[in-house]
Amino acid sequence: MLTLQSWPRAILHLDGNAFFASVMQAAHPRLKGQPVVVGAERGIATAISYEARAYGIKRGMLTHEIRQRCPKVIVLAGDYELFSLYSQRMFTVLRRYSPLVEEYSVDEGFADLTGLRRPLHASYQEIGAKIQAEIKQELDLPVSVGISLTKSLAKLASGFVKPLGLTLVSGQKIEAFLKQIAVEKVWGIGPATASYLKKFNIQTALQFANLPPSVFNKTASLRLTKPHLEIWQELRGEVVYLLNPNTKNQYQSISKTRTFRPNSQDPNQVWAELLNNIEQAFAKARHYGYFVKKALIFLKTSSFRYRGAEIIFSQKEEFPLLARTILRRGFKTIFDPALSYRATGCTLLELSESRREQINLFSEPALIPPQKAQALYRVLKENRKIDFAASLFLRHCTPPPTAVSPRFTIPMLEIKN
DNA sequence: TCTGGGGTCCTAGGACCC
DNA sequence: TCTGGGGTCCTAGGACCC
Repeated sequence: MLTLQSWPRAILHLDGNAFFASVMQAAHPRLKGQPVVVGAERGIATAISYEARAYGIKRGMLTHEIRQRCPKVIVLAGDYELFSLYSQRMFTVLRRYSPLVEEYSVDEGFADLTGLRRPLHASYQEIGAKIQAEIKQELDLPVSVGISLTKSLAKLASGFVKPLGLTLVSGQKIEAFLKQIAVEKVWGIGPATASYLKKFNIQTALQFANLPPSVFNKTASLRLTKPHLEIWQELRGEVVYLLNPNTKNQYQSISKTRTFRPNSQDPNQVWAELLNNIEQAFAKARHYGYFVKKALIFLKTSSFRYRGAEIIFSQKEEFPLLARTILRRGFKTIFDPALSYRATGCTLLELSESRREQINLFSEPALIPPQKAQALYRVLKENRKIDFAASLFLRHCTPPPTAVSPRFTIPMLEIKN
């Protein structure tokens, strides 16, 4: 009789070490061995080469501060097309070894190696080493590799030795391994949960994994939720997170925010900033073929407080131009002239690939016929001055006074810092 | 941790209904 | 100013990730 047996999985996690900085060094040999920081385009460090880390440079540090610490540092703007190209090549190497690969982000991914030792004539450790060596030889990129029974364990393993680490955590070694890991290093446990767990004297990943199942009951004294339970299972070697082989091209939301300096109290300037973000967010939505039903606009004050409004369009929108009146009204309800602002933002929600929906008898008459708006945006796009030109245009575009208001809800979040 | 930008998912609790 | 029980849906806000 045939019996189904569940084999322990062998999941590999691959992590590009200091990925953006390493790619720049690989693509530009003169940068080899130099302290390199990527992030000039935003004025903050987004990736730091190991040479630069030696000077104590950390993520998020401002570039002028970095230059003070290390005058010979080379600060570069990110070349995102290049990063994407190297990322693809890195995953190409991974796919030589496994048909089941997840591209988790540009610089890290998972591969399921279960059952591949025999066809590949190698141990899991050897497969990991080969992948690492090929990426080093062919792309000149350092990567760390972790192999274990679940995604969570593999990710912890790849982070254990950096750069160029290779760590295999077998079932028997899980305890000894987790004993060395601080609980906040676990994937999915952030600062809030870590400090909460510390109140109960849970410091290490092992202590967390050794909690009895009863702590996940609703009535337990610890308040832990579903994500915590899943992490707990994963750390104990029980697969919860499956590999997702689909390359991502769908979004739940699209957002665009920007911080400007100095802060501003000028409603026109803040509105122009917000409108710019709205235009860019919609441009991205159009690029992916989405129509937008809901938008969240928000302002961030100089004291890091948020105030936002949710705007539900009477019909799915493709062009913010058509909803300008209501967006403007939303802005007016959240803008307080007594405050000064440091950033604005816009998040588009309820995205769909089709415009079809129920006809609303009371929907707002279109300000501009969609065909005309399309033509306008096409021209603006060709001129590559979409933001500026659209703002100019909008400023002179007056809505009809009889327009029926779509549903509009105000104020919503007052997020504490 | 004196704080940039783009995302995802989960939950508590209110609204509403029977 | 008194009062059940339970279900579903939605939203604000928290937490986390790269």
